[in-house]
Amino acid sequence: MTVTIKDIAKVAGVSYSTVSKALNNSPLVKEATKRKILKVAEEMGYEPNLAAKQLVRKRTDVIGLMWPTIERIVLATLVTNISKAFENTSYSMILSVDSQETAMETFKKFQVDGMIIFGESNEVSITQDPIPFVVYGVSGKNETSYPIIDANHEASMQKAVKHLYELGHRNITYIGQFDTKDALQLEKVEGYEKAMKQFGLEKYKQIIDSKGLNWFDGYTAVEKVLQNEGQQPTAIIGGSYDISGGIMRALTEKGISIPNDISLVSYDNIPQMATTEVPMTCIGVPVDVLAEEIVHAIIERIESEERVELVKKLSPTLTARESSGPPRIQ
Amino acid sequence: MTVTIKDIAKVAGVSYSTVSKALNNSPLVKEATKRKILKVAEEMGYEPNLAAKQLVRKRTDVIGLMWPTIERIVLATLVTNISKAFENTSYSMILSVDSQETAMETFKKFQVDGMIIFGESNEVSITQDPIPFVVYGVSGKNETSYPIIDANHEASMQKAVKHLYELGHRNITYIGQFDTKDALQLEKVEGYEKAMKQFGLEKYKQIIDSKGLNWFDGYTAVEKVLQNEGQQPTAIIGGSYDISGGIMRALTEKGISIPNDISLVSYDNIPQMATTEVPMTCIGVPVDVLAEEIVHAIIERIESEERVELVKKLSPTLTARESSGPPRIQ
DNA sequence: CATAAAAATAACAACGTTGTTATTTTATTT
DNA sequence: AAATAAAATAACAACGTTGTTATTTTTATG
Repeated sequence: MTVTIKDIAKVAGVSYSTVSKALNNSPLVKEATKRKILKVAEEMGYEPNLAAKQLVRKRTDVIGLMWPTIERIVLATLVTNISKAFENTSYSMILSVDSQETAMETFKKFQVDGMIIFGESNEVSITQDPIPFVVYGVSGKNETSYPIIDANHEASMQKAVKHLYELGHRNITYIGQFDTKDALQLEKVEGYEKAMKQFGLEKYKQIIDSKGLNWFDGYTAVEKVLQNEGQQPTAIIGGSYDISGGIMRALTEKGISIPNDISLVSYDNIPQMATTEVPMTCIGVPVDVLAEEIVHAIIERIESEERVELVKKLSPTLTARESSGPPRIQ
Repeated sequence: MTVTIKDIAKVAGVSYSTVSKALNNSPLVKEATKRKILKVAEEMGYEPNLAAKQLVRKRTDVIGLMWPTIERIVLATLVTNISKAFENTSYSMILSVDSQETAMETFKKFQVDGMIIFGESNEVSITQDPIPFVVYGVSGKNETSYPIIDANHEASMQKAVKHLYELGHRNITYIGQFDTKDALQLEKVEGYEKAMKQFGLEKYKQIIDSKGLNWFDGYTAVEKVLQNEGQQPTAIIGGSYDISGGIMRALTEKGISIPNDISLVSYDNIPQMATTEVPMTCIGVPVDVLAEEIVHAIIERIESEERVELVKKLSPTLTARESSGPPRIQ
């Protein structure tokens, strides 16, 4: 049989309500009795019953994370980080890999206190719902009814271009996906364009569509760059971790040295960037920071009554590594 | 306020215990009243309270899945399929991406009825535990104390070699990872070796270490194959979906036609195999079957008292597609 | 048409907590 | 040392279900 507070009460010689208070460290019970009860509980291997607690407290201290696209390494890393970030809180996290509707049902059933939704391309279709939630995604132009954590892709690209510009680069090419509905990707391209304009580099602007976000997409895109007669870039910005990995590989295979011949800067700020063939300079909100912010946001949304800033744009960080350097003197 | 069975009872003009029975479709309540109650419940938007139910029933109808490595596409597909498989059962599934210990804690807290553990390389360290579980992994030589679902990698390789042999191939090379503790991978290599021996092809045996399971690992391994003077294979077996994708790409880039110059068969039987550049012949337990078996196994483990077969070896299926065909006549 | 049997419904005690109220014990004051 | 205030503990009603037992209603039987 499992041990309940009543069992503890019997052994400790107190009432079970006192046990409850002691276990919750209530100031209403004397230190000495607290210690005694805690000791007994420990000895008996007491494990609180979540269901019973939940039944009276009307909350679970659990957050549900909806994760429809399960295959991208960067998102996987983010999920892992979010999970880790919850460890320092009183909440735990469960995951659903189902569709938004099915996931919603599961979370409703579990009566999670809040939800984290990965926005990506698909619009969030939950307007008025009892469960508080936050979205990780793009804030866009039009206002929202729900809170959004925005990694600020535009500012990232701006920083990337700035970094390269200050190193002396002018011929900066962007490789990324843009034949997509994924607002995240589109913002990156726009950010690049704006930044190039800002630094007066419009005539050097070159955007290569990788037609995807994977390793191979970056790998093949390099061909397109090299085929372009005349305007060869001295620096490339890759639109995602995987894309940049492919770019790096392709360049290396062709005997093009990074960063001596071409500098490479990647979007996505994850630890894995440090362990690429050539350690990669990258921009983006560091994934652990991003995770912290998301966790913070949902908890605040749950616990605080105020509904102030709906959109939280985070500041990206540039982490300089070996893949970027000054251009060769021509 | 949320509606409870007492609210429904009041509106329907019956006692709440009758409502409970009606909602559980008990034969103890008249069809007519059942219908009436169900209608009222529907109208009032009743949602059962899992915590209350759990408190009295002592079970959650929830299974926890431990998923330590979230980055491999094949495992991701498997998880998605398992999740789908649960939809036809009375159970739902939650996921944890934490370490085995942390995940265990979460699952204990939730009082899941059972757990699914992805064995992979790491030994399962839960010997005597109150929560029933099954492991997806390799059964190995020594017996276990816990039930294992084994996809039977050896038999897969055997089938792959047989398929190619019967098409007329002799020179069959295996590309996969084997400098690893991952028992799954090692079994594949052993399976290949045994099969080659069985068909008298020992002198053609060639094993290339991909040093990894990813796209790029397969891609680069092709170089090693082609560098080998003399013994050029007419067929290649790739050790995983990603590896084979890389192999396919590398071959195509070098102008080597699949399957005219070289046939390619891949391990891993997932739907994505049909949509590679050249649709891929593959072997392995189809991922939906595998998911079904895993789900079946854990449910049986929970619901049935008998403890019969601990190890369940599944039969792999060969799905022939365009990437394999008879060798060119020399 | 009374009566027993069967069917349908109602009543109520669990389940393991929390939080509020009531009671007892201890400390403080006169 | 009695009266009172404060501190500590005990008692008990929730929370929303299920399942068992008790009661009422309906149906079958002689």
